Amino acid sequence: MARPLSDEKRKAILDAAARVFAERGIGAAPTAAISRAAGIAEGSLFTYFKTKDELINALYADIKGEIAEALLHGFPRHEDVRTRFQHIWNSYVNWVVAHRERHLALLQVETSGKLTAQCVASGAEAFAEVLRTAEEALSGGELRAAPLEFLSAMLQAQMEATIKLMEAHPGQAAEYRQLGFELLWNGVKGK
Amino acid sequence: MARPLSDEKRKAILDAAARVFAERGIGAAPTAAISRAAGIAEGSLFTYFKTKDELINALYADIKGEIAEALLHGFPRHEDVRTRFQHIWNSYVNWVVAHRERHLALLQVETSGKLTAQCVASGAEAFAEVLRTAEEALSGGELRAAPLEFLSAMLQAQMEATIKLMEAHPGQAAEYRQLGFELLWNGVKGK
Amino acid sequence: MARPLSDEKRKAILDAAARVFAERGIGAAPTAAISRAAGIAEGSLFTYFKTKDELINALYADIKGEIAEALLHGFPRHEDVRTRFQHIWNSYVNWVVAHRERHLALLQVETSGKLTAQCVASGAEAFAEVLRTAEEALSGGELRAAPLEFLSAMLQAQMEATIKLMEAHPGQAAEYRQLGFELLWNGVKGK
Amino acid sequence: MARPLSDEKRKAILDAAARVFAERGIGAAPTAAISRAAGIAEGSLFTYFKTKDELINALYADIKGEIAEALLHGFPRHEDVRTRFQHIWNSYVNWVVAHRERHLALLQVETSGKLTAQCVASGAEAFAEVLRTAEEALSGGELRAAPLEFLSAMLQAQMEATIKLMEAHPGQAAEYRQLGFELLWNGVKGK
DNA sequence: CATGAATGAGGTTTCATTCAT
DNA sequence: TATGAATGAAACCTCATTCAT
Repeated sequence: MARPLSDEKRKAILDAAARVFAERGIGAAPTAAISRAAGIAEGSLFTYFKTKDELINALYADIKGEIAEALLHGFPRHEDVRTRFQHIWNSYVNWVVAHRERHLALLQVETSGKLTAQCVASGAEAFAEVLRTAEEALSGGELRAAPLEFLSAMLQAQMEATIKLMEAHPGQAAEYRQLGFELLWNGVKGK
Repeated sequence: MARPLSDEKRKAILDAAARVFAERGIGAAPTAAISRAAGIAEGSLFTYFKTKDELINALYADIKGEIAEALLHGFPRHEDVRTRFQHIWNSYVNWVVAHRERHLALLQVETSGKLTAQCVASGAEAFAEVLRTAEEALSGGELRAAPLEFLSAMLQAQMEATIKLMEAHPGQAAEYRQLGFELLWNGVKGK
Repeated sequence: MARPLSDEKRKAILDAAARVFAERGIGAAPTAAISRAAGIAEGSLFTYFKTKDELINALYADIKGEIAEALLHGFPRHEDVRTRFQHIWNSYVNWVVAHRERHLALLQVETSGKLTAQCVASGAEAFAEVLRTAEEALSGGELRAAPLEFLSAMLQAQMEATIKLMEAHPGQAAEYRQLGFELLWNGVKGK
Repeated sequence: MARPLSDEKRKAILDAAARVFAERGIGAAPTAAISRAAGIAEGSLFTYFKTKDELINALYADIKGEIAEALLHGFPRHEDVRTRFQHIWNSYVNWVVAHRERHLALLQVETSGKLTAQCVASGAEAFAEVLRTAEEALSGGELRAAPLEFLSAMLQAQMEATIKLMEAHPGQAAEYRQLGFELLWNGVKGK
């Protein structure tokens, strides 16, 4: 069966891409730099990803999946809504802080204009469970009446803004994280 | 004679750049396409902007300035805080809806990694007055105690999220605009 | 054990090469496409032919040999010169019509600039017998006095031209085949 | 008007291409080699020809045109058919002998598979006049009854074959040239 | 021996920028 | 100053060939 396509190498490329995209921006990231960072030959990148665009899409899926996993890990399915929101908030923010580069890469990828509609769609699927549990909360009246999609967008936006400030002022990071959550919660809580 | 002949031509280039960046993304926008869109020769672009990067920075300043102007126009300096916030919210959202392309271009420019720290700084200055009047409100206790920078970031984030949804569902645009504001206001209002 | 396992596989590669060369031209025919068409692995091609060039040369030999065989089959060794010429003419033309792809491949191979002098030489040898019988005719005065090589080149040229027209106008194919021969014969017949 | 597209440079590229194609074959002729041979920068080639394929087509047109010109120069419009045929024959053969490289390039270009149908068509137009005068001869019964296209193809084929031999045996070149013509004429003359 | 992943040298083309006109 | 041809450094990707499995 010859050498099988190594999953390890695939991951190495994805990781290298994240690093290089984060550092230099997608537009200024030659595939050659990625292969070098991944420790493989220039051409080998293309046996794993037919195209730079395909690599970009794959990276998006990879990171999105990782985040979804982080959010779901230890998700307090049976606690009250605020606790669940707080879990999501903390998990996401912590993940970003711990994976600054991957987060930056994700932002780059999302604005690259190279993402397939299909890829975005299946990236969203990963968050399905989160959304579903939020949905229940919504119908229970614990959240303000608003389209789910809307709340989720808000959540995301608030988190990103909070993170940006945490990064700008690492001293008050913990404080900002909590404050950001309070502001969000005040905004969306029901009744 | 620092500035070359025609301010009009300079503006034409900036506008063209915004259009092209919005459509194709900065990374895929050749300066040649911009000059063509501006109706000038390829080389002429470089008598107005020494560099593509310089053009990007200038465009950032241009758009930021335009937005600041929009926000300040008719700013209800003497009304209560909520009214002032609502004014900012509406002005911004309306501006974006009316200048979709420029807004897209701004997002592109902001994630391009080409912005000078200095350019960003003086872009922020344009919003100084807005911030200043907000500051007063803050000290008056009408807003939740939180760093000004933080509130401003939240505001921005909520607006962007709201806009994204408005664009995705043009039918409910007006409804979303107000809902977004309510959520924000609930979150940040004092007392 | 000079030749590897399967002669059958060798032939499969040659056939595949002919097909691919004919379709896409040698310059645009990756060895990978050939192996795929032959139903073998990419690398296996190189256990049968050390080099793409070697494959090209081998294909030349293969096709030339096949043609020689076709010409010799049922060669009317003892008939008069015109009959012998007509046999060659018909055999060749018929072969081409029946093996359009191989013929195209041969043309490609011949203009590729990759053929070894030696390979061309031994390709010509295959036609030795044909030439030899022609030679006798020549010395008998039934053909115009002209170098054998010359007559043979003429013959080849006329056949190719005739074939091209037959392919362009399949309706008159039979007619053109005979007409072509008449023109040739008028030109070269002795007396 | 800036520097105008120099016709001289365009011709230099075309000539360089002919040389390089002749020497190495189209498939093995990097555009970089052509620009170098033309004494221009790598990129400049593409301001004159958007594409390598476009260059190939342009070269075809160029050479075909040159040949047509050579054939038409001093064309004995009012002499008998044999004289006219002889003129074509001599003009063509002489042109090839004097422009061996361009001739080789033409053969390469013709088998490259890159020629546009349209380009071939307008290449043929250049020979229209030649064909037309032949046509008259044909209707006058001085030529064997055969489709014009056919005779023209024969002519071409015979010339090419003759040339190949002249090049292989430069000593007998003149002799072969005449002999070739005689064989052709015997074949096609009327009555 | 068969496989197909790995390699890396090139190939064509794009594009920011310069410079002759 | 305006023009657009000229430049040449990359960029992305292909492909003949090698080599681990």
